[in-house]
Amino acid sequence: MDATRWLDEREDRAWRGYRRMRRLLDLELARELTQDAGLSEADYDVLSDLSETPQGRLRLRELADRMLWSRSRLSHHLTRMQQRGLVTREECADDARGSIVVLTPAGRQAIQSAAPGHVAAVRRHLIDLLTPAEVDALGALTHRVVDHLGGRTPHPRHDPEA
Amino acid sequence: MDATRWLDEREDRAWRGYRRMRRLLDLELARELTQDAGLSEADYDVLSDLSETPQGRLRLRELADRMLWSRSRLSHHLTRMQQRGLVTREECADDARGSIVVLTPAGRQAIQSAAPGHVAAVRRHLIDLLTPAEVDALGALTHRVVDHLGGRTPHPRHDPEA
DNA sequence: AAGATTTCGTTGACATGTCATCGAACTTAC
DNA sequence: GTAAGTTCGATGACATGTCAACGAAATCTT
Repeated sequence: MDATRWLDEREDRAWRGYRRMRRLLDLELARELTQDAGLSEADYDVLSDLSETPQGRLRLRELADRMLWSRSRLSHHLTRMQQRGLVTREECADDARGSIVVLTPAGRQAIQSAAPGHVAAVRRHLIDLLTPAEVDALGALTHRVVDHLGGRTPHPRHDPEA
Repeated sequence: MDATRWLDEREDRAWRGYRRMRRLLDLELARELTQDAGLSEADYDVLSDLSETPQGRLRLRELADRMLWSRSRLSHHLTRMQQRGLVTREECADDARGSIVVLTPAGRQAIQSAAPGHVAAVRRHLIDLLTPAEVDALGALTHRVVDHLGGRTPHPRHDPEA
């Protein structure tokens, strides 16, 4: 009904800048990661989330939720990573349907050697370019947007209305 | 050599928030766009860039550069969009190798009816959640990162070292 | 405890993106 | 002019992501 509220100049600048940064940063980080560590960003994220758990083990469902991936996507990707020896699957004791994704020694090795370079790249191309105030603003703003989109960070689990 | 400078708590919060926002915002905007207008984000971006030119025409190369897409990707995508009647290709007069991407009436219709809803979604899920200061900060910060990554906005063209 | 419903993970078909390669046409240097 | 090198866009093979469906197992309902 109402006339569309188009983006004004500042809003447009922020929106275009965001999308452009998004694309360029992605390309660059992926490029360095592949070159330096032979991993894709997807690989890195899987290994990273796994390695943040004490045992390097997670239910497939749990890992998919944390990554905001579909189970299907994760299952396909794990099959490929498994063939490269980075992870394995184990049966779940509590739930016979389930499978547990396990970091192999090679997988742990891979993430450990990739991490320093990747963090350095994130600093070089993003974090170190920002003032402390901008870092805080980015943290605040992104989390607000995530909350608005219903992003319960780790486990949605039950209690959808609390 | 040096010990890795890991991200401190604030930096980590910003980085994780950014990536999470990125993913959730993408999913939501794509979902609404598909539902309301039958377009993917890729479709929308192609149509949007084309419609911003006076004639709704662009050299394939030029369009690929603006979008930060490879010519290959764009060529594949245009083939699909062409089959749906959203764009056509014409021969280029100046350069017999070239092809010119042209918005069809159906394509113009599609972007015109999709745009208000899409802008509203961008506002609802991002822009309107930010304070004016945050909008400006996001604009400033993203453009700084883009510049750092060598993102000459429209045409890289010659003069790589100036 | 049986039946209905939901969840888990896998699978196959298909959509999309990347990469290497190609022929044609443009540009440059002689 | 022409040979060498570059750019343009298309293409096919392949990697990756999405979607719908499935069987098996868990959970809920009565």
